[in-house]
Amino acid sequence: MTARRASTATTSPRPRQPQRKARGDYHHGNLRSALIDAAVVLISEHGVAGFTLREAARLVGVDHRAAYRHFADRDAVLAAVAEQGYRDLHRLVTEALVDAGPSIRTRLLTIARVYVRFAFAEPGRYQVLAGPHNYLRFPTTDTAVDDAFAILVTEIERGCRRRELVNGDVTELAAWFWSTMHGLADLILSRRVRVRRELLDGFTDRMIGRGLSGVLRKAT
Amino acid sequence: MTARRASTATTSPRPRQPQRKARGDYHHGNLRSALIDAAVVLISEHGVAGFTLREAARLVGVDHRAAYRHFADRDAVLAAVAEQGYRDLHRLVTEALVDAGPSIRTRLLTIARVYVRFAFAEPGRYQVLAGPHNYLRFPTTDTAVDDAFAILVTEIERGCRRRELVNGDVTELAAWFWSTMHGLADLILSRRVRVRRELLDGFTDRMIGRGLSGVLRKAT
DNA sequence: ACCTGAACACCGTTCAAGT
DNA sequence: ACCTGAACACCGTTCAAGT
Repeated sequence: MTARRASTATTSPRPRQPQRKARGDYHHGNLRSALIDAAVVLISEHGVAGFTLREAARLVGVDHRAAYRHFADRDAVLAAVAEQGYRDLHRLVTEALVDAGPSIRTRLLTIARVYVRFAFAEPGRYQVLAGPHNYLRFPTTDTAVDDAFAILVTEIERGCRRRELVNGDVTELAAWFWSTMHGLADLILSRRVRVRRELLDGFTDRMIGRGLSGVLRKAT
Repeated sequence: MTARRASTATTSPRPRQPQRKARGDYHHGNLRSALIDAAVVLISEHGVAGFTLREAARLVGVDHRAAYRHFADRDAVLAAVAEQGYRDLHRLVTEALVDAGPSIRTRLLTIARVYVRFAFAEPGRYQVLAGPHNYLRFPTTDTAVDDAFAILVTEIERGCRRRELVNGDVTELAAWFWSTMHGLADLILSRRVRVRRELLDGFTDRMIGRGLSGVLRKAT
């Protein structure tokens, strides 16, 4: 599903078997990312609860015990999936903002579109990101969450400076916007609301736009 | 934790042991609700992922196999927890609305307060309610969800009729409000935002109020 | 009707050992 | 360094049997 490139290139051609390892192929950090990829696939198919260390190892073609070389336990794999997801989200948002223009309304809607599209396109990974965990046990994941959140804070600050947003605590406003995006994405993912892919951006604009009007100084 | 009354009263006094059954005590539907209660306790303590049929049965003092008399499988227990939760939420909201006055702003804020308080007070049950499941497999749970949602639809309709709300599809507006409540509750529960209990209602008002201003016709 | 002993195929995790 | 066989204590679920 998700094509992920390991730092060390594999010289032998890929066999078309479900990723059997060729012969000690997963040294040098390959196994770690292969397991993460396998986890993402399994979670997409069976949900977080249906994800199993043993099956991930099987998918990669390795004894399940090998996973413990790279992860302390099952939760550590999930934390790694979350971390990778937050970083991807960070990158996607950053890229989208380049062409988003100066208006804070447009910029926040752009972020929301990317966020909701991500949830729609990769429900498995989103489920992990948005899960009930906090990642204090996993500092690098925690940092990735903070980094992603920092984008929102930066944008909200911009909006306040440009006097496009109402007054208010910046962090709280950022949290508020995050919660509206997250609420919407969750609603769609749990099928409590059904939207076709082609209508997704429009729907996002409409839903997020409603709340946004409440924090904009004047209608845009 | 949650005191739940079974339809058939137990005549013998409760032993203070962790709910051992007295002697064929869980006939006539007692076991079912005892298992639901046990599930709620376990989920509060260990999260949904940590909830186990076998441990719930152990807590009730019954062989784990007995659970299958009342539930098709583990998911059915979770669906029952969700159903009970949605019904409690329904009742709490309905009660709170009695004294909420006519203004749609106040009424929606009242609903949000109850919702967020529920999530804060019973994270275990909320986690099940808000989980990634849709309950099509469990018709009675599905109905409970619809019933809870219907309250929102009714209120939004009221608001539109009284011309306090902007024009828009009523169901979509109701979904929108649900998503803002849900997003906020989730944010608090996952500790991405920390609020003390005494400040919870005020925080809810502030957060929900922001978005709400976007759908009200004029400031209240 | 309601409950259970024994069993099956699975888990996550650990130990002690192989290259 | 990286990988694995064997084992442990757990799961969810089923069968066949008890009252």
